[in-house]
Amino acid sequence: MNNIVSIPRQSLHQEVANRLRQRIIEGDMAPGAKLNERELCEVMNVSRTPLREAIKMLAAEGLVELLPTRGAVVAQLDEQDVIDTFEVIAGLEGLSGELAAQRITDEELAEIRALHFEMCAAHARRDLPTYYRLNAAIHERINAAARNPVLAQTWRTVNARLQVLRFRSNLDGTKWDQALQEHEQMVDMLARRDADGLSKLLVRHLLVKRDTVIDLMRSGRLHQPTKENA
Amino acid sequence: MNNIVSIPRQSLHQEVANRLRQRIIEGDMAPGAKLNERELCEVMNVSRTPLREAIKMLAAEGLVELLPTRGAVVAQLDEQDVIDTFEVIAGLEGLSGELAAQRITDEELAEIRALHFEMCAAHARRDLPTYYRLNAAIHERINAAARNPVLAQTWRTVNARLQVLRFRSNLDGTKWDQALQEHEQMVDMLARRDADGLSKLLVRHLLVKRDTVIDLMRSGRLHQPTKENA
DNA sequence: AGGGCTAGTTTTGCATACAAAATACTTTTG
DNA sequence: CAAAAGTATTTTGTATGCAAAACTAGCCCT
Repeated sequence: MNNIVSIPRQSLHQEVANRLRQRIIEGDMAPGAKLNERELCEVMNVSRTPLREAIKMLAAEGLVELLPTRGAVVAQLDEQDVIDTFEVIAGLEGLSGELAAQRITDEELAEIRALHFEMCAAHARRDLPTYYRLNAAIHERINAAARNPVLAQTWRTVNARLQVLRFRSNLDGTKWDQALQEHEQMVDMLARRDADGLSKLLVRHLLVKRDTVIDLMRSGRLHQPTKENA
Repeated sequence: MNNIVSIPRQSLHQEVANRLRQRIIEGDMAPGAKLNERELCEVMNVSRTPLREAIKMLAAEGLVELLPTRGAVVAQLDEQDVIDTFEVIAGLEGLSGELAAQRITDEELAEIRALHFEMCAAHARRDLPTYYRLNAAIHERINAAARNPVLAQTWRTVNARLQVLRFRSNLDGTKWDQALQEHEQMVDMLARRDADGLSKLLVRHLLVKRDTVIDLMRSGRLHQPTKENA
């Protein structure tokens, strides 16, 4: 029985953390950028206390790095970090797929299938934003079907670190076609409840993505400088 | 080239977070226990600001839970949480083993082998504390051999949540013998660089451990009450 | 002109102050 | 006597204050 006017108005530090996290993930604050407390306080209209608490949370999530007595900066991933992080994400998604294949209901499967078709439509229209939105939605559904909130949370946290790379807008035609094909296989394996197959497919999918991103980094098309404060 | 007098004297909130984390993991603060700020301030001799920042970090790590306007409590895992967490840990350790088998050097392997023999000695002497210390050391070595700091960090964070269960002191003879045997197999597979085999073995090992812990919880031998604030 | 030193400014880290919410306590009333 | 209501106390959440460390910039000196 919830309060009637249940606008829980979560604590300020939580709200600030959410907004900061959003800004970092969306690329609104570039990797390596300094988080100036006074400045952010003015923008968000809060005092330094909740802001600093929020920054500490983001640091624990690995989204920002704390430099002692020198403030915080948006986490900067060098090539090795990206490789490592993708490796972990691949493992987590593989597990997620494995569990989802075992536990998914027909209704959930139907919904994922529907989203998949919408994604095909977006692909046909070359509508990249919609495609990515649907892609993320499908991944969320798979995570949900895995029935493991701890796994889902861990995935989200680690995944957030990769999103600061903003490698989305780079996707050429061939790769796109191939990705779509792999997604079709995913739905297939989910339908057949092929846990092992789906797991392996997801891992392979992620490792390919990793290599693509690494190539982008190497070619410098990923405004991602090498770590300067080694 | 580091500073000569490099006693970095990390910031207070970091120090406080470490001490709190330690206390929680060691069972010094029971799951569900309230973190009274005034009280902890007195004990640690710091003001509320760094203390609260530390608590926020632990919350992001999943070690404490924040109740809006009602403070923080040590994270309380119900049965499902334990199942879920073990599932994730199993996945992470499986991956760690897989990578370690591919990347371990002969020197690292030799060291692990040595630790394993020490562990056998501890087992023969029924020296449980030493056994667990060596067990943890071996796991750390495997993590190190996997050459993936992101994986290692993720593992540590998720693993910390399980340690609050303090299920260590419960280990009967049969289970102990079996565990030792499995450890021998692990060293074997590492030596043969059998990535897949080691991965599967570690996962199986963890899932058995999970079932043991769940049994302990059910039988109430694991001072772990069911979540009262559902 | 360039490098290093020093004064001034900014920024961070920690402590404290104050308000609002929650908890505990007391008193009152049915 | 119990339940409810009102009051006091504690505790949390946020803002602000103050000191130390880090940056900036100007100056002096070679």
